[in-house]
Amino acid sequence: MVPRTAGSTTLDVAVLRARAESAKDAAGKYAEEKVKEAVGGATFHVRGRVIAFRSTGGLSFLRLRDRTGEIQLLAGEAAMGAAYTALEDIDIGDFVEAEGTLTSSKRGELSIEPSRVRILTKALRPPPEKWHGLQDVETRYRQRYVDLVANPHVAEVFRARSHIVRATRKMLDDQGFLEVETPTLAPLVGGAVAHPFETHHNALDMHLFMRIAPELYLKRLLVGGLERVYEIGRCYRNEGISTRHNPEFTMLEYYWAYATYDHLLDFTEVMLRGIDAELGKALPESHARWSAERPFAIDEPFARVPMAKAVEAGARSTKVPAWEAAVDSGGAAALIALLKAGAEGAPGDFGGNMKEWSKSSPRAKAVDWGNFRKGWLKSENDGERLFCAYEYLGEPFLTEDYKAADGKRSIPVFITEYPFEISPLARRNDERPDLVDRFELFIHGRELCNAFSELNDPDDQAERFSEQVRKKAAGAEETMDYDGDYIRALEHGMPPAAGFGMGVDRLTMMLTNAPSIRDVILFPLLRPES
RNA sequence: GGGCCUAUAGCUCAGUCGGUAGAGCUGCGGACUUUUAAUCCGUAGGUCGCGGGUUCAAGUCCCGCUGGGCCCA
Repeated sequence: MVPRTAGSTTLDVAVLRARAESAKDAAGKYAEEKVKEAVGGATFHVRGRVIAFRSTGGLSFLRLRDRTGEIQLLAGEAAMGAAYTALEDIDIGDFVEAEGTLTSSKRGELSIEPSRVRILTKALRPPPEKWHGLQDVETRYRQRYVDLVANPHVAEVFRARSHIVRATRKMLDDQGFLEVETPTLAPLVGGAVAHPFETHHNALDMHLFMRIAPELYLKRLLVGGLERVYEIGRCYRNEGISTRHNPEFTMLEYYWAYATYDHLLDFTEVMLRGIDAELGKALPESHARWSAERPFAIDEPFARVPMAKAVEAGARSTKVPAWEAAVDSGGAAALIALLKAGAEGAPGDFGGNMKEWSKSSPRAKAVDWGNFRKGWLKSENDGERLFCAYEYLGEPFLTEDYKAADGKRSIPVFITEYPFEISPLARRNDERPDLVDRFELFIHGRELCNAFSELNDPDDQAERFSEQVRKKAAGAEETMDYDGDYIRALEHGMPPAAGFGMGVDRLTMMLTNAPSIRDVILFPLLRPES
């Protein structure tokens, strides 16, 4: 190995560029004399990967990339002497160390004039095509290590993800929260409604589930007096894979004693804008591009819409005459009564009206009637029916119904006033016990957050667990288990509190305009290679 | 689980009507002292995803399977 020149130091590319900043002219070009004037002839070395190599014979140009930036090596036979021939061993993809001084090329590009270049690591496989990078989606996900090198914007998304997580922590830390870690292996399924992964612990001969949510452990900490806690961690759901679903994903949950869901409505707007602002500070150029391309606006106030109102508005938009009349006379409740009567008269087809209703308007035609019907027939009570009506008449149209002042971008929508039947962990509203103090946030039609004032009445909670167990016995696939220890914890007293959950992957998708969750997860789950 | 699309050199892609498998980049050999996707000359590189079928002849047409993508469940 060739020893380094004594006294030379290792520098990041960004540091070098900063040192030569004063030698840069208005057009961003450098002149050799100005560079020498600014930085002198000091020797240093840089380390990085060779990403381009052009040789004109006695002079070679190598582009070097480190984690902070890129810089050109201007390697001349005159300056390097016998060492020049060793450049022949360098391939694109190799990691090298170059030792030299700063200069400029004739075209005005800041460059390092090396006295020697040594290979630190050899790349044995060829890099992807240099014009188009690596395009094949499957190879990109399977060989992310190549994707990250070949497609710089991919690495930028993961830098953004890191800044988003950091900014999220900062928002909560600044409010006096404590970050904690709770079990991902648990003997019971709880905290959400989803199909779990199952596993087994040999020494304890114990059946275990991978957590689908951290909720019940975090609320135990409220009982323990940790009044503001959060966790950012992996959760696992054994369900389908799509552009919005990966079997393992990252969730933020926080629990805030003495806060209510009203408080969290406000804080959610503040937090999302704050995270976006931090991202803008950290990655200004990328952030400018991403925010310009966003189909939604987060700078304007978010809409706040009770679920019943969303159903009423959705029903009116279909222009189904019977629905409009029902909503006029008795709101969402009357609409549900109408649909119920129809469904009972002729199960599966809303009383034979479905075909006719679907012709009432373009909006009516766009309704997913088949699944609406299926969901409706599975609903056991009016709370579930309201939610079903919301899922098929309201939620799919939020993006077009709630627009920013420019009339183009959508605005985020909080749906509030959820039925208690579909919210087994949320606190009932004081005035209307059929509702819970809960909201979900939808940004450009995609669910991002779920939050509510927490149910802290052990008797009510025990009843709701029992109802979940009954549903499971009746054949429901996605239910919570009865968690006796959690009830015991509530019996010790949980302070009134509000809790909040958010998909970190989805937030990253939204802020970086990523079309698929696989674009924000470094190693998404794929079928094994054959 | 269903529908549509897709699979050709290490990478990015062509391949027409069924008639001997193509280009660029990369690689390898050579020229070149200011390149920026350098340029120029030469050269190598193929189980056309897998398995059947039709045909004198299949990368191409048909069937099945597998991987991947998009949409729906």
